[in-house]
Amino acid sequence: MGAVASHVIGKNARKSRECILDAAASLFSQNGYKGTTLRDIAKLTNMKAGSLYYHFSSKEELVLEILTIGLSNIIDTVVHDIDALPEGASAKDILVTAARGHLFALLEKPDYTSTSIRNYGQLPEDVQKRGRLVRDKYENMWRKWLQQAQDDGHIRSSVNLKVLRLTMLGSLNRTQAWYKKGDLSIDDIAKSQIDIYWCGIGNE
Amino acid sequence: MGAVASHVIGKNARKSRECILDAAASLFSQNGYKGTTLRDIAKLTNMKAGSLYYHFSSKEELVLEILTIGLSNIIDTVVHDIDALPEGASAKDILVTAARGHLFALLEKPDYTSTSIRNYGQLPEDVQKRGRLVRDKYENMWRKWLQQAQDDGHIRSSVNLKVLRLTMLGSLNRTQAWYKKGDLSIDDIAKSQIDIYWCGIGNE
DNA sequence: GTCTATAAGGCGATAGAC
DNA sequence: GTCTATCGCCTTATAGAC
Repeated sequence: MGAVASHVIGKNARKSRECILDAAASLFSQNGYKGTTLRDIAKLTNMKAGSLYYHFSSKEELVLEILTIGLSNIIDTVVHDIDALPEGASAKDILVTAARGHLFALLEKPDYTSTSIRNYGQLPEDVQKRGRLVRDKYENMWRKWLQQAQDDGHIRSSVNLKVLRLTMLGSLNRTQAWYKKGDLSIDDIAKSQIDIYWCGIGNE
Repeated sequence: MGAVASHVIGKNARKSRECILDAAASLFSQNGYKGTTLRDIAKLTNMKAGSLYYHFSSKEELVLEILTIGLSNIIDTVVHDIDALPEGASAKDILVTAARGHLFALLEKPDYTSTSIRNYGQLPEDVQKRGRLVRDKYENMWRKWLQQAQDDGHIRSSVNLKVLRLTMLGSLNRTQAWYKKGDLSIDDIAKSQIDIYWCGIGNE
């Protein structure tokens, strides 16, 4: 009986794990997956490269976890914001909320998300594959919201929803490439982008 | 007198050079700068790695040339299209022409341009620096066109031109990530995107 | 949990034969 | 012009001391 779990993850382990993830996410987003070595990550964590293997079984597993966190972070934020809308929220409200939520999640914790956006091509094949499943789920949510908004008459019927979805998500995601703290606020950017998409830039 | 240039670049050399550039651009755009080895490039060119050094002095020089070709290609296309506009073309005509030209150049020779868009972060520092000079020149052209269009009353005065420029170029450039030949035509995508930006998606 | 030491292999680049 | 061969370095990952 006296048997007790021989290896419970200690508190230090959990802390180190998070520290490694943060450091890795930052470096991956800056220098790419292949451009970041385990030694770089270890150095930023004040560890030695070999020690990382106590927490992660490979570089691949490490980047996969970062990828998953980044995508989940966006999805959770957006879904939470939409759930918080009052009962009778219109399809337009949902869309605007989704765009704002996406942008906030993207720009407030940029390291995790930009790892997935910028490095897709150079990630190992099966990391790409597993990431794609989560991303598809998220894109389907947008498909639904846009369709609903068009069905409800909030979006002009002549707008091609596929191009719209890819164009909107494209420019939202690209914001990360030019956003600088202290310049335009996230809120201002969100407002301007939504205004551009909703009203157009034309004057006639 | 009888002296003749002892080393003129032969026709085979020029052909090999182009072949190497094409192969490298394709691989860089797919697997990133660091994710592509000289051995990969050589294999796709039916050469051996060492032979590349007859044509390029380093991997860095090779990617810099691809970067320059890609950016010049976009700029040349856009400038040429705008020059071809009739005398009295409006600021709006210029803008629409620029967007179309950008998209065509981007999607018709994607390997060279996506090398510069996708791999910026992992490129060697001074390659980034030299590329930035060309890119800034191009962004300034857009700044001018947008300002002119707003001054002429073609763009609503409340539109933030900085956000607009970065958002538009962002979604145009991102198109490369989802464009597939045989699906939507470049022309359809251009039309839809311009319509979305110009008229907005809203219905009221 | 983290260290040191090191294995096994891939990388960019060079030298010299052909 | 392209080849073969190889140098020196850096990479991921492992083994065993502490």
